Amino acid sequence: MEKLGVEPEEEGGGGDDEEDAEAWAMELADVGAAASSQGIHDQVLPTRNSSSRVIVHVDLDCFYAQVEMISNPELKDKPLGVQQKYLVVTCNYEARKLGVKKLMNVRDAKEKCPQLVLVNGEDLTRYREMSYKVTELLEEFSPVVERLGFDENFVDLTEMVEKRLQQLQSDELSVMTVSGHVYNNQSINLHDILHIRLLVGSQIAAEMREAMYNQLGLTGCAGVASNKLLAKLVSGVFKPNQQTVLLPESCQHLIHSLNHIKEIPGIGYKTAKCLEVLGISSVHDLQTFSPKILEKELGISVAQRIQKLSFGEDNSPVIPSGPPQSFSEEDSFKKCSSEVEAKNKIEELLASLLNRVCQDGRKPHTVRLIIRRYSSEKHYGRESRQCPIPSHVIQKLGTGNYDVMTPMVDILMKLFRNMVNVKMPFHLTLLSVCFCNLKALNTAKKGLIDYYLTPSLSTTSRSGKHSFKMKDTHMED
DNA sequence: TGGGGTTAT
DNA sequence: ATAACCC
Repeated sequence: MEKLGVEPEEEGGGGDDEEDAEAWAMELADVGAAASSQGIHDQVLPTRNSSSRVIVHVDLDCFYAQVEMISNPELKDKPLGVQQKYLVVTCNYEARKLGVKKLMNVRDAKEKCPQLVLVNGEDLTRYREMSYKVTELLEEFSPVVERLGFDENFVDLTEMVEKRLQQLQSDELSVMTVSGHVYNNQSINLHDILHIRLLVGSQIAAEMREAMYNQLGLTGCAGVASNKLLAKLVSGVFKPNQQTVLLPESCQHLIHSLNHIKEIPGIGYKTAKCLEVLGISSVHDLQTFSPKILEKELGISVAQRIQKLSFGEDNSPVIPSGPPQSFSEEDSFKKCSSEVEAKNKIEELLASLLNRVCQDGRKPHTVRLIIRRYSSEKHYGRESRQCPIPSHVIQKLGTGNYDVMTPMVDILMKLFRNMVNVKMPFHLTLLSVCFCNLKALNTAKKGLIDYYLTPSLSTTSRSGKHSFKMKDTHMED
């Protein structure tokens, strides 16, 4: 058997990938017809072009509320809100029908919907656990899964789709059907290899949602498209518990369906404000704005990235998240103004964190304390101090026996006094403790040597011999 | 605006 | 250490 297609091309050759992909689609336009007589195995697949990826975005429906309804089925047919402090952070669809919105004030929500049942969702433990079960389930389909928050995942299905196409019998092609909605009601062309790939992606997405429901009892949406941006945008088109696939011809329709550039993931509050000053508010405004001026205002990196986003272009890969890079616990409050108060809150946060870190098995090598000071009208103001965790404390972390609380609290209070002058009046509204710089450890010798010792060729050593010197480490007192 | 997360500078 | 982004 002989392959009909080309080998994967070197990337970054200067040409536009999207155009290459379309050219390929044209060349292969009749491959489906050819397949009917010979089988499509070797003909369809060599289209391994970087722009013909198949990406799915999976987005759970009102995740916290779903977890609460699973915990307590009595809540299932009632309007339910999940509360953190004075906010309803999310709610089920019963509540939404009655006018409750995400991030609504509790008072406004109760006013709109007096029958609203509220549960406290400040402890994220069960949400976090269920979130990782979802990611692990998706990783069973394909290992390339990127988490986005607790309730969204991207999966790169490109290879899986390719394998399925290789398994396809020639007579199966003509009866293949898409699963779920097709964006913009576009009709599928079974002679177009890009359509075929996305169609197979939609079938895998349906299997993922089925597995989530059968194994975990969770419902959610999925969007299938050729990149992360588009997959994410299209996943929200049909909203609870449905899925949508975007075909390339409807890409411009999708991005122009956005009413404002702030709806493009990647354009956040700050960038949107900056663009507003430049008179840019619609997707079309951004598409047609001078790239040079944009680069001057936002820097070349942001400018080029968001302008590509405005055309629906996004070459960012799906990056496997793996285990978390950090663990943190925070608490917000109206007022904390004494050192004793702060110490008590920090001890609470730390106790929970130590349990989590113990469960994880890896060891954090850095600890950070974050505060928010009361200040009228400063939208974002957090300060932090961090330091290495002394090695003798790290060693004790896994073992529940020895008291690790005492030395950790001592360290955190030093960080606290480094940030807050406790001899002066202060007013904090948030405390957070974060463990990061996690290491697998038990790689004992080599890992430690690699970290603390660094080869030096510059000294008196003779050819081929290394000498070592200590890396600078800044152990605070 | 909560209680989390990530990466880039 | 901060600032931006995401949920």
